[in-house]
Amino acid sequence: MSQQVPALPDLPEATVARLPEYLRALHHLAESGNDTVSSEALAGAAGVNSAKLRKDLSHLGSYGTRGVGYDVALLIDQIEYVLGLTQRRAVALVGVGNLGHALAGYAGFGSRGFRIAALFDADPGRVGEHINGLVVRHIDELPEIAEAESIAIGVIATPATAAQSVADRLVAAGVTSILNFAPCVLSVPDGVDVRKVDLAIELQILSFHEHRKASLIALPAAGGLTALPGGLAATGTEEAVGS
Amino acid sequence: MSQQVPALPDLPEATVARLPEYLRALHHLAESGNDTVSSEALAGAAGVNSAKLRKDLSHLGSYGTRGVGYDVALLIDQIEYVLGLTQRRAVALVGVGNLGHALAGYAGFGSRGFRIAALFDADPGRVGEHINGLVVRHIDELPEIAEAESIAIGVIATPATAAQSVADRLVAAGVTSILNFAPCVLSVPDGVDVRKVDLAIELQILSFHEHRKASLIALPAAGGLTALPGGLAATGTEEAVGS
DNA sequence: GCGTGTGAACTTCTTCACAGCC
DNA sequence: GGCTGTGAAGAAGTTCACACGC
Repeated sequence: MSQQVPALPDLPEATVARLPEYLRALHHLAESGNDTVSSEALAGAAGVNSAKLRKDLSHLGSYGTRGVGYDVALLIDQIEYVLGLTQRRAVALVGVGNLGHALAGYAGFGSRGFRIAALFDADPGRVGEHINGLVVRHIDELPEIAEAESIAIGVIATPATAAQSVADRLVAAGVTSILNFAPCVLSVPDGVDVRKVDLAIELQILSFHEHRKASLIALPAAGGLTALPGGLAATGTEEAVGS
Repeated sequence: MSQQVPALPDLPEATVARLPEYLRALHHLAESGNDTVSSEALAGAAGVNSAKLRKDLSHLGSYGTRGVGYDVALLIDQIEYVLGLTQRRAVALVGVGNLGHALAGYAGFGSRGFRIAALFDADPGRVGEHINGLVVRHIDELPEIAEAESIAIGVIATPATAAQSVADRLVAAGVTSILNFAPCVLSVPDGVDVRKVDLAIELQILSFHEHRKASLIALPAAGGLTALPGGLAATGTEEAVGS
């Protein structure tokens, strides 16, 4: 038998990743007093092109009005619904070092659909500390608190060496989504989602582009491919940037 | 100018984004005393599948040895070269609030190819503060210091309201790559690269998947779609409806 | 034998361009 | 006239599967 209508349209991942950006832009528009917005304008505010935006929204089945645009308030409701932001989700933050402290104090979580429900650390010296109105608890208390607070999302802000073990404990405590700030790969069971944020990786990607820009500027003549380590030289197929 | 920089292979963006992950895994392997590694093993350590890894590395023109694998040390050199990590790049960090403090203290920058060369803030109350051996300077001093330190990469950790103006000033000071932690879209001239990290967006993407998982488990009978905000119910692609 | 390197098939994402509706 | 919604074309990325060199 064919399945009943799914409660959620199953959106392309690329679309899901952009919806939060649209949402932010829409809130901004709403605060500025706009009732409707065209795909062109919203796309501009979200930093994408308008065809992409329209296609993304069409996946929600969202109804704009031809000749007019989208109803801002309605679109906000729809996107918040799809993203599951109609409830304020409880988040556990593990690791209150440098970065963890900053995250615990980050107002953006609170204003955008989340509530940091508990802070954990393994270091007894940190347990008991108050941050932003919350007490840091020992990681051993995770199971009971996760249960009590219905925590389904965990944020890992520990050193890389501890991250896998923390992930295991989060999963054991019923967490099914993890945001990982530790620079390492986590392995988790099927059904658990992991997203990763690695600051050094972001910089390294930028570094590549810096390197690339520098090499394009410095090199119009395709002669001198000598100085590089093994084998790279053969690959350059640039038709150069004219100048 | 006279530095003879060879043309870089122009890698697919998706490949560029994974190279740092491979690099981290390789360093880890090297520390554990491995001289060579197979695509299977390295892929596992980096959390990707081996075909993808081999294709990525093939874009570098990198030579593994058939029947053996890749030389760990050589591969590290090649990736670091391509990413432009053979020099330690100077980075300017603007905004030393909550998050900025944490970033300024983050050891991962130092150990992975970067040097925080200067800290800036617009708040006179913060100027002069010492963080991790650096003095916070007023943002007005950016041009001279960027010049003196050859800063080409800027990190924005200010509130969203200040981010665009900071970006403009960074660009004016010669910065050509920006890592933006502020939740807003930046507009910059062509030739300047921007990458964005938005913590709330990451959580919202996870929230979508939570919502989706929940809806699949408690899969409602087709009637139960009445409660959602305007119009979503009607959108399920018609053919899938088995009613 | 083993494991890399790679064409070819396939999937996903983006962009185009225009029909359809206000 | 203006703007959305969408098929169709195109580009980018992933996976397959196997030839080739060690």
